[in-house]
Amino acid sequence: MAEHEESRCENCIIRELNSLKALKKEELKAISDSKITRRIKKGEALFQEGEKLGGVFCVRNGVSKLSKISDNGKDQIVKIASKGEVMGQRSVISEEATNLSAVALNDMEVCFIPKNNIIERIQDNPAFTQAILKHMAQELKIADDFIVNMAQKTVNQRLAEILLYLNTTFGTDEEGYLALILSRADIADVVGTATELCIRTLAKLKKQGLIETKGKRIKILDRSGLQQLKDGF
Amino acid sequence: MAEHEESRCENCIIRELNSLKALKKEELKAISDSKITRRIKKGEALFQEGEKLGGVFCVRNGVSKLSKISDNGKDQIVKIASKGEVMGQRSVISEEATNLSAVALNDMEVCFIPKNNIIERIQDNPAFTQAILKHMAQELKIADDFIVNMAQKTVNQRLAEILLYLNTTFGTDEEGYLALILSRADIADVVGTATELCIRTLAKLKKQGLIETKGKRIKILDRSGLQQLKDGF
DNA sequence: GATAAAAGATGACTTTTGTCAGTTGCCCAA
DNA sequence: TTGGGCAACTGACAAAAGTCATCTTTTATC
Repeated sequence: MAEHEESRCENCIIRELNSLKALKKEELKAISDSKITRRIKKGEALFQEGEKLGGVFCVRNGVSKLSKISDNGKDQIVKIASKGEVMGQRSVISEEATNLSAVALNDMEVCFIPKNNIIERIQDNPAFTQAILKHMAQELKIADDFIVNMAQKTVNQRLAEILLYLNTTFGTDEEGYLALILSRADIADVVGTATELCIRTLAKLKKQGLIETKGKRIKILDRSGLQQLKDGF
Repeated sequence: MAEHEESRCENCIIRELNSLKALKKEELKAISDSKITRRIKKGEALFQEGEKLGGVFCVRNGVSKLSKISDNGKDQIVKIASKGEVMGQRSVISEEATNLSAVALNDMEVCFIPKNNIIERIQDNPAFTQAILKHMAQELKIADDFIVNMAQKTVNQRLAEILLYLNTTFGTDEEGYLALILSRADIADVVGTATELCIRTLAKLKKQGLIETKGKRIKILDRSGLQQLKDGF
């Protein structure tokens, strides 16, 4: 059966968003022949903390949370990955079990690329390796900023920040509500707090006229107000 | 004037500790010819947040803190770098100003390697690039763990953890006190709390017989007790 | 559309953490 | 040796965050 044109890596526009764009046409063809496209339903796991990954996942559609359970038993979301992002790179590169779990936040379509394809490319295509290196350097910087935020900011500030992040990263729907809908529990897991406090803090923002809610959906009314809050008034 | 043998990178044992070990002899010679050895006194800065770094720093001796000021004006230490570690890699690789400041915690001796040396090596020595890549993957994992700790653990737990870390990483002096002596303010900046709470929490550990203090020096009396505390009793 | 299950929301309370104002003690330099 | 300055420490209080119990609303499913 003939494959659709866009299901071949060489033609896939997603690749432009990540390190795979450094690959040559014939390399992409090889990857395309061994990759597996999978559909993941909302709530399903792509992989679990501690698993040895057989390859990386390239997100074609949908959004996934990457989280880790702390010793205290609470889940902390460290990243939200969406279209174009590659998950599991770290684990494949360091040849260790992954330290994070990935769970779909909505229905997803991902390409699974067996790790040999990646490792061989790293060994023989310096441009590719450098692209990944630059990307990792960027991620490391983001991680440092995250650490500082978690350590030094209040729940208030962190919540304001994540609302702004969701807005700029995923945009809004026709009615102006944040396009990516997270449960209160997931928002709390990003902010690093209890669900109750997250809900309470959202209620406070609502009372201050900074946001509006409708069910679990959230609309930002005062961007610069949130920005100020984020920076500590 | 003839240089001492051990001041040449080719002969430097420090290199065995980091990615530079992936370099060939002639590459090391080139680096050695352009590198500058510097002495930094305790309290002096190697570089400041926001600076464009002209190269990387390889620590030969001494210890440095890497920190970042949060929007709230508080300093957060994200890493403690010691012998063998390379600082400033991220900034050089991503060609951006550094996001961290580096300040010496005791007298240091570092080698400054101009960035061209690093960038050229990344472009023409795949083994070197891969070594850095693996190292960064490792750092990223550590950063994720740090995030989860900051987000989900109490000051108590984080303090216990850092005491154990100081013990395993830097060891103890003849009397059994932690060999790396940090001010209470610095410990607080690692833990991500106020100096007063850090002091109070140390006093509590002392009362529980887990540690002993003498001036600013700290001795661990009950390793497994601290371990338990770290994991939440 | 009824109903059960899940998620959201709120109140009351406890614990943890932060802040401010001060005291003590130590080290170093005049 | 003395005294100024800084770091360590303490107390009292305020603010932030966590917890538990309960209730309401939404969502999913038959």
